[in-house]
Amino acid sequence: MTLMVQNTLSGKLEEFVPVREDQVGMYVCGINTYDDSHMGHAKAAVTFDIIRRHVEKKGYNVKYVINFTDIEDHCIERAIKLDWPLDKLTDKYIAEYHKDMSALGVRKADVYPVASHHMGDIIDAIQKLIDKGMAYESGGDVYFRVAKVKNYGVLSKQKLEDMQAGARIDIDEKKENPMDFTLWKVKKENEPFWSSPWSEGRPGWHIECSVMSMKYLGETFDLHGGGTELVFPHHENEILQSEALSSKPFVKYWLHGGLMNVGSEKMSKSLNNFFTIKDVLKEFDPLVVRFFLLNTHYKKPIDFNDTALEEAKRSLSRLQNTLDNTRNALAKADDTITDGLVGIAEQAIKNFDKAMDNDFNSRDAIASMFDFAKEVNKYLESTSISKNSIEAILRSFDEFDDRLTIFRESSGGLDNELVDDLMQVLIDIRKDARASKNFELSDKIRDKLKELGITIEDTADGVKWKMS
RNA sequence: GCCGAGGUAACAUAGCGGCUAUGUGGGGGCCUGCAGAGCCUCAAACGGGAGUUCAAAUCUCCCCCUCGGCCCCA
Repeated sequence: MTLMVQNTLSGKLEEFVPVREDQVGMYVCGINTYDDSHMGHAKAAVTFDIIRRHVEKKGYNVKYVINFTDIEDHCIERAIKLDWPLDKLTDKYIAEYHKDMSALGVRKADVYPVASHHMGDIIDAIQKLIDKGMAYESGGDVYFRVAKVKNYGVLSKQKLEDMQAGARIDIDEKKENPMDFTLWKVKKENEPFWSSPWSEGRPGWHIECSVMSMKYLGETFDLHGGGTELVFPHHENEILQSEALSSKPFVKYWLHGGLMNVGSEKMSKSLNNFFTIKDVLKEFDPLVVRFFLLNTHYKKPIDFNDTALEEAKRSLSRLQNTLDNTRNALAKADDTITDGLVGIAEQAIKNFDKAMDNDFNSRDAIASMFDFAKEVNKYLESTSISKNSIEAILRSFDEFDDRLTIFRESSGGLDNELVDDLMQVLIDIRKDARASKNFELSDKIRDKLKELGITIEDTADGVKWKMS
């Protein structure tokens, strides 16, 4: 099965063929480190996490890089406002980012380069662009000379002339062309700064990504991701700078994820309509949040609201129930029987992979899991259960979980012996009550426990309980 | 204005030439003392209009609407 990816650069679904055999390079634009991450950041992190996992599953050795931008306007403003040194602020929010993503079950990247730690590389790159005639110094600023490139608009499919016509571009005396973008800018008063051959100042927004991605992944690498709002100008400019520096193609496949909306507006700091990951995780299980994010193809926007999360919770519990019921069936499974579920379980993994091969269609992969769950549920109602089959089903669920991380380990309680023993006492009392048809008492026990978040279920295999 | 992504049953999402999809919700049935879980089953769809085709939700054209980008932003 071949992996197909929707490449923003070509606008087409293309077969994924890595640049190099030994390694796939993947770079995703991370956050500005001045505040807690919100659900939009969570969407990006989770989607590229599962993309990375699937590429690895295809047998590639992935080197995954996510950057931190710690020198842009928001960071500086916030640091000045709090009267903190810049690195105190950015260290704090880098740590918070890692906490949030870890809570969300996002696997770590291999490298997290920080812009301010690469100032020497950035300055060298700018100097090289000036030497090549691709950039010029003007009043302490340095600008990229857009007129020198032929492929302006390769990514965003825009023409230079059209851009200038409708855009709100300040006429800047310092620029040769209004579309020229900043590589280095002179400091303003009170701002943190770095010394450079041109002035005391700091880099423009785009150059850090070019420098850091090429430093860790080489001048040409495979996958570059981010949200759609970054296509222009950020990613467009990254391409221009990088290719001007290396004279080689920069990135083979560009992947852009849809945004998180609230109502019909995108979630963003500037619109002040964001929900932080921390706040959402107070209300919802991280596994539910992941399921919610993955239940839509990553290119599409997702509307954030409680109703949708609640529905995700109910949907996911259907799969979780099947998994729990399968685990419970292991005890009564017969190891002398062999039957057909092994093949169905193996096919389920293939169906899952097939969906993921189609531009990482996690939504379709999830649908395939529901199909599988239905087969399993039917099987679990049959009179004789094969141990082979149960183990095969559990292997399939393990595989799904490796790829998506959406299942709970076990349905049980707190891993606390005292609680287990107390529950057993209650269950025994209730059992006696039911035996003597004292349903009033048995239902009271069940209802009261329910209020405490403990669910009692009478099943054919005995009484089961779980924390909800 | 210019570029990009969309409009699928009550809702949320897949599909993107022939097989009517997945979940939530709703109706009916089975199982159960009742719940829960599960099974069976029913209702319900492709923004509008032309065209291509034996066949279109899927292709082409036109129109309408939504969101995103063109200052910062995953």
